[in-house]
Formats: sequence, C-alpha cells, structure tokens
Amino acid sequence: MDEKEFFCRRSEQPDDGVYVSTCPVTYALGIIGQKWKLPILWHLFPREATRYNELKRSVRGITNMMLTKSLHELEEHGLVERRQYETVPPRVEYSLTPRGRSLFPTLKELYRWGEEQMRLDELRKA
Amino acid sequence: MDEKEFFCRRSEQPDDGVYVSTCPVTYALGIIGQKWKLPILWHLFPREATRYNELKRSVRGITNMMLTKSLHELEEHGLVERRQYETVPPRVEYSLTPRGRSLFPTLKELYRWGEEQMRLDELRKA
DNA sequence: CAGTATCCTGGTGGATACTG
DNA sequence: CAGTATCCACCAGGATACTG
Repeated sequence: MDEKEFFCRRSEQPDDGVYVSTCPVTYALGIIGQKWKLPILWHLFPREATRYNELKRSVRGITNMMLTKSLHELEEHGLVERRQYETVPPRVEYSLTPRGRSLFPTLKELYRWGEEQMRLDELRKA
Repeated sequence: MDEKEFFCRRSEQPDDGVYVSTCPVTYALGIIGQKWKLPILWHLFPREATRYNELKRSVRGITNMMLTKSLHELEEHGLVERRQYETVPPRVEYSLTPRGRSLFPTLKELYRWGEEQMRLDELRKA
C-alpha cells in the first residue's frame, strides 16, 4: 500500500447515477459505523458468549428492534456468531468470530487517537 | 490502557435524558464519521494546500453547503487550517494541521482492516 | 472565487405492542 | 426468552438560488 494507492477511490457509474465506493475505509465504516455496532462489539470482546437479554441489559438504551437488526447485520458480515440451544425457554448466545476479533487492533488505534483528541479539546476549552 | 479500561463507557445524565459518551472511539467517529469528512481529508493528505474550488472539484458530488460545513467543523476540531489571501478575486487555501496529519496512522489501520473485509466478502460471494 | 440562505427529502433509529 | 411487526419523528444531508 503505497501512498498513491492509499487515497480513496470511488468508482463512478453514471448510468444509474450510483456511486459505489471502493474505498476500504468507507467499507469498514459501513460495517461498524452505525449507532449500536460498536457498543455491542465492545460487550462481546472480553467475553466468550453472551445471551440476547444480557446484551440488551448491558447495552444501555438499545431496543429489541435495534439489537436484533444490529446483530443480524454483524452476523451477515461474519463478525458475530449466533448459537441457538433447543431448550425451553430458548437460549441464544452471541459471540465474536475470529473475524470479529480481528477488529480489535484497529479499534485500539482509533481509541488511542480519539483519546488524544479528547485531551487536546479539553485543554483548549480550559 | 488495559483491557478493562478499554471498553466503551457512557456517562448517564438522567436529568435531561442526555447520554454523553466518554468513549474515545465514539468521540473519534464524531469528528471524522460524517459523510464527507474523510473524502476531504484524503484529498488534503498528500498536498500542501488546496483551494476551495479545487477541493469542490476533487471531492465528487459534494455541494457548497456540505463542503463549507465540513471544512468549518474540521477547522473547529483543529484538523484543518484555513488561510485567506486578501486578493481580488479572493483566494482561500485549506491545509492539514499536524493534528490532522496525526490521523494518518489510524486511518491506515482502518484501511488495512477494511481491505481485508472486502477481500473476504468477495470470496464468500464467489 | 468562495462562499450563504432557504427549503426539503429520505432513511436511520425509536416507541410501542405483540408472539413462538 | 428471544425475538417481530407497525408506525413514526427527527435531522443529516441535499437542491437550488443568491452574494460580498
């Protein structure tokens, strides 16, 4: 990845007016950029598996709708795995796949930068 | 930054119903997460300075409204610097601050991960 | 050239109720 | 327990026109 190749490329499709991004950063944000994705992943990171309702309790403020939708999307992208036990009452557990865990170093970088920015912004306000 | 400290914390303020995120990742995405921020930064990265209209031409599809708004916000957060020359017609140049450039390693990480995900998704479709 | 000022649309995310 | 099904509000982002 040299510098010239790094910068965002967009492929233009004038026929239907649709721009398809081929930019990996945009692609990544499309996977983890929505409101609840990261809070969910955060809860899963340090754990083996988590049940639906435990997740719902831990991710403050999330509704069934959003939790279900987010989990589906994360599953579709292969970051999260759903395991269902055929018991009564039902028991469903969610866990990170290796692919989900591969996000950790990247998030750590983002965390580091964000933390730096928070400190700098604090200093400017003071 | 140990693992326990890493995960997202939100401070709850029940009085006005507002949740203020103290999570550095959320903070970072609040700065660079909007639609046009990264495309703009991308154009600035390999350059010394760029004029307003050059930026507008390069960032495909952006309107005056969005370009102006995004640049203002980037300036507020100290990532971008605006320099105005008192000539007729006016000449305004935008460039990255050191703080803006400090984003580069982080973006490279996100790029790397996103690229990996794109390849994996391609393989699954095939 | 480098922006502002208005007005408006669409779609993310939320509220609420219901169920295998 | 672990979800669906409907309906809805809000605001990021866009279209268009105008200007120092």
